[in-house]
Order: sequence, then structure tokens, then C-alpha cells
Amino acid sequence: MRPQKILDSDMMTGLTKVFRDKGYEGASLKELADSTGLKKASLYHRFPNGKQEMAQSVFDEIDEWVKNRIFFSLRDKSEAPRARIKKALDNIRLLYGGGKETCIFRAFSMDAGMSLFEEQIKNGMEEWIASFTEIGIALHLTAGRAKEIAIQTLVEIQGSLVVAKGLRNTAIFETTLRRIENRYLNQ
Amino acid sequence: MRPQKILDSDMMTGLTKVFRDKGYEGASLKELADSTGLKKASLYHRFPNGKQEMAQSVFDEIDEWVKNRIFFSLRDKSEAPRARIKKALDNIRLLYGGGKETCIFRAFSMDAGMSLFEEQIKNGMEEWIASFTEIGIALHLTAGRAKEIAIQTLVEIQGSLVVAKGLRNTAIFETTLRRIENRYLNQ
DNA sequence: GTCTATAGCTAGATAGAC
DNA sequence: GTCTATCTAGCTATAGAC
Repeated sequence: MRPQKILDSDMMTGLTKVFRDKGYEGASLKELADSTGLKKASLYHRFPNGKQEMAQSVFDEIDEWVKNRIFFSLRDKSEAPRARIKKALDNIRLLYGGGKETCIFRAFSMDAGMSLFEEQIKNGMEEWIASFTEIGIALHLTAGRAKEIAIQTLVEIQGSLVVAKGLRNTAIFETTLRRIENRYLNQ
Repeated sequence: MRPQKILDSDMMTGLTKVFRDKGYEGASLKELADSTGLKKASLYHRFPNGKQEMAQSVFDEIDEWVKNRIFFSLRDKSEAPRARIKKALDNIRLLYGGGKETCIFRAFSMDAGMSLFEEQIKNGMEEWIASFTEIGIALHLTAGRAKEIAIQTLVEIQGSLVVAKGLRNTAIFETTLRRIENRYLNQ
């Protein structure tokens, strides 16, 4: 076995950056290669199924991160509910680079024959709503109200990313995170 | 002059559908041709500058619609402020097909060398916020609070479109429109 | 495991007949 | 104004040397 020239983690960073910025169709193999420091053929060695497998791999990695850092934080019984919300929101801030980064769900939801990630995006959003609903209940909201606020939380985060990018002003994202925190903690 | 086989308005409908669903890079000339009923070369006869001009034309048409039906409604002094909000929200519902359609700003914001529409999207969002700020002031909010709510309105609409599409559930969009209406009218 | 070279195809765009 | 036929460039993907 010959040693890898580029670490898997560095390669994933490069792939993620391009897919996030350009979407699935918009990301060309040339850009993916340049961004990782590998040549096209070397990417195919690591991903025999090509571009689709690269995208899936990026999607899965972020999905895993979100599960561990956001969903798990929200459900972590060793912390008080109020601390869980704060930690989850801090990790959301990290995930989106303080409002500079596009959501990978959204980047992959546009182009392509789509059905590629359609189901996984739906599942991700449902899990998102479920875990925010749980924390709402832990904070003594009714189940109905907790779900309402969970959906509203997802809507506001996605919307603030769209608007922050459009206006090139990340303050909108920060304001939104604070609004969400206040909604959960001051009632 | 030989007669047009396809009316401009029907052609625009076809172009709009493809660009909205696929984004700029995702829309191929073959799809654009099929969707309009014209052949590729005929599209080039009508748009000598090619795909970019087609996209610009779609963008401009929607931009115009939004100016007339949403921004103008909000500022129409011949109507009471409460009626203006209701009319604007009805037109927003129409614009997005009750939550089924993607926002063209968002469809064009992802791929490409981007700078294509970046500035026009920014301007559109700024006008959006400005006109909703005005209606807030007409409803006796302070200027600061009116702007806050205007931004929040844009964030919620964009977010609800993203989430409604991801979950394939337009109810989220409808709920959001009602929330916005209540925020303006019940205070 | 990584590379150069290239296959095979489809994209956007054009020429020229009608 | 619309079409068929075609060009070129770029795409995804593969073969095979090292």
C-alpha cells in the first residue's frame, strides 16, 4: 500500500467546500480535483462510483456531524435543557460558519435529477424537527406548541442563511440565532 | 416577418419553469428548448446572447411582477395599510404557487460564477425589506421595529419555501404567511 | 495510490437551408 | 422565424504507466 498523498480529512474539506458553494451539478470534477489537491483519476480511485459517491460522502459526513453535535446535544440528559439549547445553537453557528456557509441540504436540493438526495434531505429535516420538539417539551411546552416552534426554528435558520447570503450580511444569521435562543429560554 | 410559432408569453412560461426547478447551471438548452416547444437554434434567434440572456429575461420578468404586485401593493396609498398587507401576502402566495415553487432568487443564487445575478438579488432583497418597512411604519411601528419585522418577514418566507420543499409539505408555507399577517395586523 | 493521456459524450453555440 | 446539421469546449469517466 502506497501512502496517501492527501489525508482523507483534507480531501473531504476540499470536496465539501466546492459542493457547498456550487451545488451538485455546478461542481465540476476539475474544481473538485483542484480543491483537494488530487488529480481527477486519483479521486476516482478513492470514489469508484464517481461524483455521486463523492457528494454522498460529503453529505454523510455533515449528516453525522449534525447528529453528534446538534441532535445529540439537544437530547443529552446529562445537561440541563437550557444548557442543551445553548450548546446546540453554538454548534449550528459553527456548522454554518457564522452565516457565511450555505446549508448542504439546500445546495443539494436544487439541481440534478434530484431524487439523489431528496429522501435524505427530508429525513434530515424531520430529525431536526423531532429533536427540537423534544427540547421544547423538556422546557415544559405542550407537544403541539413544541413542534410548532421546532418547525419555526428550522424555517428561520434556513431563511436567515438565504437572506444573509443574498445581502452578504451575516448579522441576520446571528440575530436569528439570538431570537431562537430567546424564544426557548424566556417564556 | 414570419409569424412566431410560440408566443413570447408561452415561451417565457417554459423557460421560467426550467430555470426555477433546475437553477442556472442545471438548466440545459435541450430542456429549455423542449419546455418551450422551440428548437435550440430558435431560442438563439430570440436570445442572441444565449442562455445568460434567457435567464436574465426570466429574472427581469419576475422582478417586474414582484415590483407591480408586491412592492406596489404595499405602497398603494389608495388602500388602507391593513388591506395592503393582505393583498401583498395574497400575491406572495401566487408568486410561489402556494409553496410549491422555488424562489428564482434562490435558484439563481447557487451555481455559476455567480456574480451574474448576485447584485440583482441583493437589490431585490433590499427593495423587499424597504417596502415591508414602509408598511410597518404605516401601521405605526417605530422605524427600527418596522425594519426588524421586514427582515424577519423575508427570512420566514425564504425559509418556509426551503422547508416546504424539503418536507414536500406546503402547509408550512401557508402557516408562515398567516404568522406574518398576524404579526402585522394584531398588535 | 497517483499520475498523464484520452475516450466518449453532452453542453452551449453557430451556419445555412427553407 | 424555424429548422437540421454541425462545431468546439467542457464534462464525467477510464486505461494504463509508474
